[in-house]
Parts: sequence; C-alpha cells; structure tokens
Amino acid sequence: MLLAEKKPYHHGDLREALLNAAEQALAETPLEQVSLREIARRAGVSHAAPKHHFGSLGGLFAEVAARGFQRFNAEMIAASARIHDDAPEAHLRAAIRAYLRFAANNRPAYGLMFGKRAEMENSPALMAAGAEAWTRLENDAAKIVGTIRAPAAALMIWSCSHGLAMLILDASLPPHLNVDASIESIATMVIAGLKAEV
Amino acid sequence: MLLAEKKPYHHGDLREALLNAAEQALAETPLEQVSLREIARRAGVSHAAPKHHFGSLGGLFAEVAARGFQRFNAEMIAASARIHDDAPEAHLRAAIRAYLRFAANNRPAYGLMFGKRAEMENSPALMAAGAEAWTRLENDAAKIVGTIRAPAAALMIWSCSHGLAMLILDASLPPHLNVDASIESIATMVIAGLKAEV
DNA sequence: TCTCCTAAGTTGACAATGGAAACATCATAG
DNA sequence: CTATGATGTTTCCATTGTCAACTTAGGAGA
Repeated sequence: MLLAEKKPYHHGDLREALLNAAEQALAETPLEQVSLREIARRAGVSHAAPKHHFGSLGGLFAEVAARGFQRFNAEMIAASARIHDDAPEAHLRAAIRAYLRFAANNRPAYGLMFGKRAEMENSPALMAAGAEAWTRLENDAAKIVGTIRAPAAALMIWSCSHGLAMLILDASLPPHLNVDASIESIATMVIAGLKAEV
Repeated sequence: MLLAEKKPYHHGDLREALLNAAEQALAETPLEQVSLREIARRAGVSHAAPKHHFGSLGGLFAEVAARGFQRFNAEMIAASARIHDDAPEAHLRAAIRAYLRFAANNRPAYGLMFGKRAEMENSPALMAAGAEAWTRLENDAAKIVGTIRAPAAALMIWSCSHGLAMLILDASLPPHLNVDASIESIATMVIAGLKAEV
C-alpha cells in the first residue's frame, strides 16, 4: 500500500468522466476511429464499464449529441437575447452567427448532432432537442416572412447555415475565402432571399 | 466436377465487381457497418482480394467517391446543356435541381463524396474532381453577380444546396415539407439573395 | 514451345474492436 | 446488520482491417 493512492473501486462520477473523455477523444481523433475501449481507457476504467451507463457506443455518442443540443439551444437563446434591435432581421443575423460560432467551437458534438450516425437513431432526447431547435427557428422566420411562409424560410436558413458549417468544418472551403466574411455575406444573402416572392 | 461450374481462379474484372458490390452494400447498409470483408463476400471473393486493387477500405471508398464525382460532373454539365434559356438564372436553377437530383439518386456515393471520411483523404483524383466542380460553379455564379462577387455567390449556392441535400438524405426534413417544392422555393430564394448588395 | 515473371487470388495469422456473461465490490435502505 | 441493486471488472466470442506467405494463371521473351 505504502503511499500509493488506492484506486477506489467506484469512480464516483464515471458517467460524466466518460462523456468528457469521449468529447476529448473526438476532438483529437477522427470520429470513425474513436472506440469505446479508447474512451474507457482515457477515463481509466475497464472497457466494459461504459455499458452500464450507456448501452453501447451508439448510446454514448447519442448522449454526447444530446448534451450538445442542450448547449446549442442555450447559446442560441442567449445570442438572441443579447440583440436589442427590434428588427427581426437583426435577430436572424445574430442567430446565423451564433449557429456557426457554435459549430466552430463544438466541432466534435456538432458532427454527432447533425451527422446522423445510424447507430444512435431513436434517442428520444435527441429528437426532442432537434425539434425544439427547429420550432424556434420557424418562429424567428415567421416574424420576417409571416406564418404561412415560415416553414420554407426556416428550411432556407437551416440549409444555408448547416451547409456552410459543413464546408467550414471539413475545411472544404476554398482557401481564398475568409471564414468570418463568408458568414456575414451569406447571412446578408439569406435575409435578402427570404423576402423574395415564392 | 460433374456439371458444377468451375470457378475460375481469376475473376476477370474484379475491380469493377468490387466497386459495384461496395455501392450496393452502401445502398443497403449504413456506411459505418459496411466492411471490406462484406464487400469481398458480395463479390464472391476472398477477404484479402480487394487489397490488390485498392490498398485498404479507405482506398476503395475513395474510388467510389471519385466515380461519383465523374458522374456528378457529367450530369451537371448535361443539365446545363439542356437549358436553352439565355438567362443565367435559368441555368442556376437547373444546376440546383440537378445537384439535388444527383444527391437523391446517388445516395451512397454522395455521402462518400462530401462526407469527408478521414481514411480517404489525399486522393488526388478526388481533390481534382471537387475542384473542377467548384470552378464550374464559380463561373456560373460570375454570370449573375460578376467576377468579383462570384466566390461569395458560389459559396452561397453550394452551402444551400449541400445543406438541403443533407437534410433531405438524412430525413431530417420536417415531415410537413414537400421535397420537390422545397427545392424550388430554395432555388428561388437563393437566386434572389444573390442579387443583394454585399 | 518452354520458361519465367508478375498480376491476381487465397489462406492463415494477428491485434483491436463491440458486445455478452459471469463475477466482484460497494453504498445504502430496511 | 444485512440483503439488494447499482457500479465495475474479467473473461470470452465473433468480427473486423491489415499483413505475410502461398498458389494460380496469363503472357512476354527466349
């Protein structure tokens, strides 16, 4: 025994530790080579331990994604609250900025949230969080184009934001384009496009 | 021996057969559980055979993606050629339609082409095909907004198209939205947005 | 025609993975 | 104080990607 710390049999807060280890691993390693065992290793725990908290690797990933959605929704709401301009366009522009900032700052979670890995389908928490985000977007859109055209407008906003996020995160963006400037110009074009007759 | 067909030791055109088997497998099974061995099994060949044609699973996927880009570029050019309207907006609308039709009809390849799996980086054929597509898009955009604003416009078009494609392919589209109508309305809004001052 | 040579396939091995089962440890409700 | 359930561990299994060594066949050159 000596002065060696006796590792307790129970971790204390393994669930949290595993989620952190997973996010860290995802930040350092491409998704497809992050393994359950590697995550367990990082948390200093046997490879079968995660099974008791999440049923499978997919379950763990689904949980990471769900947490991502919590942060996502919170940040989007906060960003909107910071805007004191009454014009709905200002809110929309802020939302697009916040969306892309989130994608950049939460790269691992973002990939899981919108990447649609087959193994983590059917997580009710995920579906709910996604639906909430969509509803909020439609409400914002309704303030600009009215209720009737809101669904189409929301789709437009989401498509552009998500598409741009993918291009930026994948580094598929042509190198001569500046990221921040691209975000601003896309936001401008999206807002202008929404006002078109459809 | 009897009447049983003697299976020849050499397949004849295994390379092609493997690519087809891969696409078929990808169409039936989620990407992450398509294995090299499964593909070899479908082609009726030993599990190590693919190594001689593609070095690894990533190499095989890269080849599938490269083929996808060939079809993609061909279809985009053909779609543009079918439009006899001189208005550049008409060409752009046709291009957006063609893009999404390709995504829908080539689901497995599309995922590989734009999904950016880490294991198939650095395939020169892939990079070249992607760059070609991007250049063509910028040229189309230049006809609408001029050379200077063409890069930003191209980014807008690609983001919206790609984002919408992801939403449709992932079935993340809210169920109350019609796919074809969504494509048309997004195309309209994109074209309107391009004309905004930036 | 005979002989190599090499591309194309095969077999067998390896370490790593996700998952299941059986077991160990502990915290705490009664 | 004890039983019970949650939390971890160990062991095992089928499957995977990759490698090395082997076999086969189809031609090119003598």
